[in-house]
Amino acid sequence: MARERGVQVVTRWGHTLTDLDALLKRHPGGKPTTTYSSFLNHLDKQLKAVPLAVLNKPRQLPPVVDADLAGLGASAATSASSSAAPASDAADAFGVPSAAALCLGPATSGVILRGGETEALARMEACLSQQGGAWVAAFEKPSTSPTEIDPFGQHTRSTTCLSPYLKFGCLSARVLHERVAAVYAAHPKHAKPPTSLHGQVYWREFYYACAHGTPNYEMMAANPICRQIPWEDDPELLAAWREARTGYPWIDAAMTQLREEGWIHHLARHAVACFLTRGDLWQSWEKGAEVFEELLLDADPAINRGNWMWLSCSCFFYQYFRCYSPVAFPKKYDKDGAYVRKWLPQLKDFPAKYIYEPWKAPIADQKKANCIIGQDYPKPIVNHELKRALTQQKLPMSKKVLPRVEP
DNA sequence: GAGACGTTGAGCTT
DNA sequence: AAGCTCAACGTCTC
Ligand SMILES: Cc1cc2nc3c(=O)[nH]c(=O)nc-3n(C[C@H](O)[C@H](O)[C@H](O)COP(=O)(O)OP(=O)(O)OC[C@H]3O[C@@H](n4cnc5c(N)ncnc54)[C@H](O)[C@@H]3O)c2cc1C
Repeated sequence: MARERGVQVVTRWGHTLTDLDALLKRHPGGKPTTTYSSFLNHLDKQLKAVPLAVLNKPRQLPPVVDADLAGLGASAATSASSSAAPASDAADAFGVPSAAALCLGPATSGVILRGGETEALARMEACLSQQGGAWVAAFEKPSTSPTEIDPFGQHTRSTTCLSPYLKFGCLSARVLHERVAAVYAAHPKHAKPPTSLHGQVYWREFYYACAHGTPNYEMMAANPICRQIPWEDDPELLAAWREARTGYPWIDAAMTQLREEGWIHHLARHAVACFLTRGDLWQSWEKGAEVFEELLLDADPAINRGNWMWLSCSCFFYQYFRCYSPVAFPKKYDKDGAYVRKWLPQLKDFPAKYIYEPWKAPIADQKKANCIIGQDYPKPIVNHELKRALTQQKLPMSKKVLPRVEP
């Protein structure tokens, strides 16, 4: 349309660090790689062609929204010049449709994050200045904790929690990259990819580049990089996982935080994704990705689908014996189960000894904690210990047998 | 074709 | 705390 009308169109790559077409041209055969270290070699070269980010000043005028284009009809038409236009039920004074006009119900979560670039920059700067830059310089992703009680609060945090801002373009990946580089310059002994904070931004770029150059990246079938796995299809198991009633408090607490806050820590995503797919329930990673896309504030198909393939050993990562235990893993971070107590208040008075496997608590303890397993909180829908016993048998797959267990 | 290596496991031995 | 083993791994380098 612009061309027909003689309007010049200027296109810039801004959502990623690099121009993904140019980045892929640096890959052998123009094909994306599925290994991070080779990716970094190509990225290093392309980064040299990336100009410094321009941080635009805030606009003087509110943007003009064409009500016809937005499908709202003439009555909702407003513009910057008609500043006296009253807000209608369907849209505010800037023409932004109301939640009701978009057929959305009232807010269901008490957690409200302020959006926008101003807020994003303030949050980024808060991270950068933490411990005078030492926090950013020392950032090692695998050793951050997934059980923070108030991850978006103003105090010190486990990870940056900037993902919703990056997803919506409130925060430029290039701005973040440059600001972190400035901190590194002042701290010569800073961490390095893949575990550093720069490394995290490069993981984002990695999945974007891979998605950009891979047909059917978002699914298993007809996806050339995705291992074809005969997942089972059990709607009951999927629903129990989605609705936080697996009977494993760590899994259910994370799924509850996901629904309430729209965000969980990276390692909590690992835990619930592993549990749904290769670890325990053997359900398709695509089903899990759909749930994440509904519930995550930072939901991003390139990153989300890529990480689901990773966790399910469908691409990028294949060490199947690195498997998360829904009981042992959270104990490393939260011995007393404060995170579980916050998100699953039914269990708040449960003894710490049984907080991650409450079905093992004697009935007297259950009564004392006011929480009967099977009644106030579900029994486990799957036996993780049994599955582990199976993988640990030192036998060829064909000779393995399920050990007998008590009902 | 062998060997190193892979952001983030568990459970055991030393 | 650090090192070892998983007996269903895949990719890259030499
Ligand atoms: C199954 C699964 C699904 C995921 N789905 C999403 C998603 O939909 N959207 C999303 O943004 N992230 C997703 N992630 C990646 C990661 O968990 C989040 O980006 C991270 O937890 C966001 O928190 P943060 O901003 O504090 O991260 P930080 O550790 O502070 O990292 C800074 C930024 O780097 C990027 N980043 C960090 N980790 C990754 C990663 N593993 N892959 C790609 N980019 C990364 C993000 O943009 C993040 O905001 C997923 C991970 C898993 C295991």
